[in-house]
Amino acid sequence: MGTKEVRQEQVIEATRRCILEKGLCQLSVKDIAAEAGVSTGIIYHYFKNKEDVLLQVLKESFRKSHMQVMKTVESLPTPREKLEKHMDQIHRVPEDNPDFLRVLVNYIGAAPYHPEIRHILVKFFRNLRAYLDRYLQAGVEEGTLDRKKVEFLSIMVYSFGLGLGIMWLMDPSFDAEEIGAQFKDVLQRYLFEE
Amino acid sequence: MGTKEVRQEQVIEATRRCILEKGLCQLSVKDIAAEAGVSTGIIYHYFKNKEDVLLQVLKESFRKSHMQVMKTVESLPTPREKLEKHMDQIHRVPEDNPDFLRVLVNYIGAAPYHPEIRHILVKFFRNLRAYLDRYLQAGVEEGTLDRKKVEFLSIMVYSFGLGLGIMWLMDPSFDAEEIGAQFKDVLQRYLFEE
Amino acid sequence: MGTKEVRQEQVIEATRRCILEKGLCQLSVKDIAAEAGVSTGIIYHYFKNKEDVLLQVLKESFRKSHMQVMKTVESLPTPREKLEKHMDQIHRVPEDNPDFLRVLVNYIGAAPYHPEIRHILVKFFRNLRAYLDRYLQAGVEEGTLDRKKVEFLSIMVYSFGLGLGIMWLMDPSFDAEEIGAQFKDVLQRYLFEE
Amino acid sequence: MGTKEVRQEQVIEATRRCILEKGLCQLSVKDIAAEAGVSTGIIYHYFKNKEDVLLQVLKESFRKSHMQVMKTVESLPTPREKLEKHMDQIHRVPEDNPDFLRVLVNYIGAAPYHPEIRHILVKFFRNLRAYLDRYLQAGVEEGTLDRKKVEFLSIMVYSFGLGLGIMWLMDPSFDAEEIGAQFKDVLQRYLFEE
DNA sequence: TATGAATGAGGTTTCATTCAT
DNA sequence: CATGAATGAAACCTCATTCAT
Repeated sequence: MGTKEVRQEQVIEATRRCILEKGLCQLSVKDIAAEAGVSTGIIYHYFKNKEDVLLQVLKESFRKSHMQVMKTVESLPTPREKLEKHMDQIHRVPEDNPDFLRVLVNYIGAAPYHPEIRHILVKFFRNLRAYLDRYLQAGVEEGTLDRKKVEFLSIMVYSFGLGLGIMWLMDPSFDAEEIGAQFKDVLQRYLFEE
Repeated sequence: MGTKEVRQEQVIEATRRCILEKGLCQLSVKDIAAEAGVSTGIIYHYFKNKEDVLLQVLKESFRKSHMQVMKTVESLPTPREKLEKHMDQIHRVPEDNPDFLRVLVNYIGAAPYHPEIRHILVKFFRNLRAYLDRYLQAGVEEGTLDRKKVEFLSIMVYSFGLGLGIMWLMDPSFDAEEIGAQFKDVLQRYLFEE
Repeated sequence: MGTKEVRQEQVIEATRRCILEKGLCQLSVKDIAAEAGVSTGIIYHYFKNKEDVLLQVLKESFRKSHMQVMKTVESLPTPREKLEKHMDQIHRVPEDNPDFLRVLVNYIGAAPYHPEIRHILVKFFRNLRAYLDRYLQAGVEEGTLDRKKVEFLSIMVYSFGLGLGIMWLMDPSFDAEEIGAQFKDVLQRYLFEE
Repeated sequence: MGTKEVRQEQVIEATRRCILEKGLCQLSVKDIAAEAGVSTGIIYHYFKNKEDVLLQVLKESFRKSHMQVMKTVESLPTPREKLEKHMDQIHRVPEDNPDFLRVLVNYIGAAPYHPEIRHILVKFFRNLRAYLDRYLQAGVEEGTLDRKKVEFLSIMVYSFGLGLGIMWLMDPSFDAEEIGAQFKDVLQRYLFEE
């Protein structure tokens, strides 16, 4: 029963807090242990090594984030509504879940030098884009959308969302949601203009 | 030009190469010294400490990048051409200067925990956006552009450019320039549609 | 036979295998437990501590080896035959039981720093030499052998056997049995020459 | 001049003393540093890692030992004298240089699990045996010695010498030199008997 | 100016042993 | 009897920085 999972979750959560506080670079196993209120040894009982912990933190963050998006979006009836809501979700990340963004930026910085991290990041974004692509595809099949216009849309949406989040994180002198809304507007005009 | 500047440049360039190869996190002063072909001591002679070197690397990267953008854009005659060219420049970074992108991502990951780095990053983007804003402002004053539409345009352009670059860095399975071009098209329709 | 003896034997045998695989130095209690298919706790239930296990492994190895020698040698009728057979046994160890040799070498390396290990080793060799000395003594009393010549014979035989085994273990590029046979021949000429 | 060599020698010698005192297994880099009167860091300045230090200790021990044998033996005029002296040297190791023996036993215990150590050990013994073989070969060519009798002689001599040394180390209750002398006598009778 | 030897704190990881269950 | 979670000391190694030369 779950003791193992509980401890792992405890360590993962502590690690996430440490990353937020000190950054991925400065993170030590000792810090994690202290934050989790356990001995350093126990971390190696539940995880292969430090890198393993970091990977689990990323996976867990993505799992939660993915679920959050899906939960909110999937129940909507029409592709257009899904598309809109999906974009809203992205643009609201800075306000709704800035910590997720902070963690994400840490891992993006490390990704080029850690193939596993990069792999997880890539999978995450591809996964999410796949949802967008599905809605758009449905629109194309309905005849509401132009095949050519939607081809690169998901990557445009996610590139913009990621860039906006990072910009905001570094310099939160603007209202990310407002700008996101305008971007959504721009895209919608482009997609749905007669 | 004095020995001092030569040595500094030598160390800065070596550090940049080290960052590209191993990442900001894994960077040691010994690595830098070896890459630069000097002793570790010399580094402390010409720089206050390791962090100082890193800051200089970032500043130097930004200086060059800034110059590159300006050189290409500023000579154009009309605001609209400047705007277009500026966006092209941004979207061509992945292909023209992926190393700049790689270095940038390293610093973005570190920024939340190093106020000086963050400050330099923020200044860099604000600077560049200011150019965009100037062109757009000129367009508004000419009557070509709608004041409301251009309000957040520079941040949108840079957010998108940054996000696109990072996405491409992690997963270069798409043609960043092509997508950039489509984005430019979307924006232009939005700005200049009757 | 009780559970206790079964478990102890199980752990001892697992430890022996671990020593063969990783060496005495690199041996951890966790390794032993895993190899034996038990928990670490159980080891401390049946043995005082790690050192205790190691001592039992050595004793058990020696017990078996001793029995092996005795079984084969003691049934022979004459001292000379016993002597010959005993030496053959020694020289055949590399081929017949290289694992015993491997284990032995591990303990020899540790002996100078573990009085108990050394004590067991010393006792083992003294025991075996005592058998040899008995045959030789019988020969002296029969008048077949010269008292002076046999005085140091047992130690010579065992020194040579041990050295030969170790040499072979490190560099098995020769036929230990053949060389052993020649050594036996040399000694016999010495002992029995008119 | 030679600061580097001096320091290395200092560390190697300290390591040798530590091995004698605590054994190869129990040896820590901290111990070595303390014994050498330096910081731990410096050891990694002059050596790649702990294993590197250990290999150098072995090589250095062998270098000295080899030189010692050669110096004493090579000046003698006849092969027979060289052979005799060489064997005397071997049998006097316990008394003349027990520390060498102690160190050797440590490395023999570790050899099966460290290919580099084994390689050095094997080379050492092959080297020395080659000298013996040369004298013996000279004897064969002179007609003094029987080709068949000398074939395995060097390995017999070194096996015996090694075994005798180890036996003596574990249980110095006998006079190794005296027994060595008797062994030499046995061999000489065998080789030179009419 | 320039070197690189030297330090020692701090990083990750392992491990013998104990103990609640 | 049996488990394996938990501890914390100690192992190896790295590194930013200083300083004698």
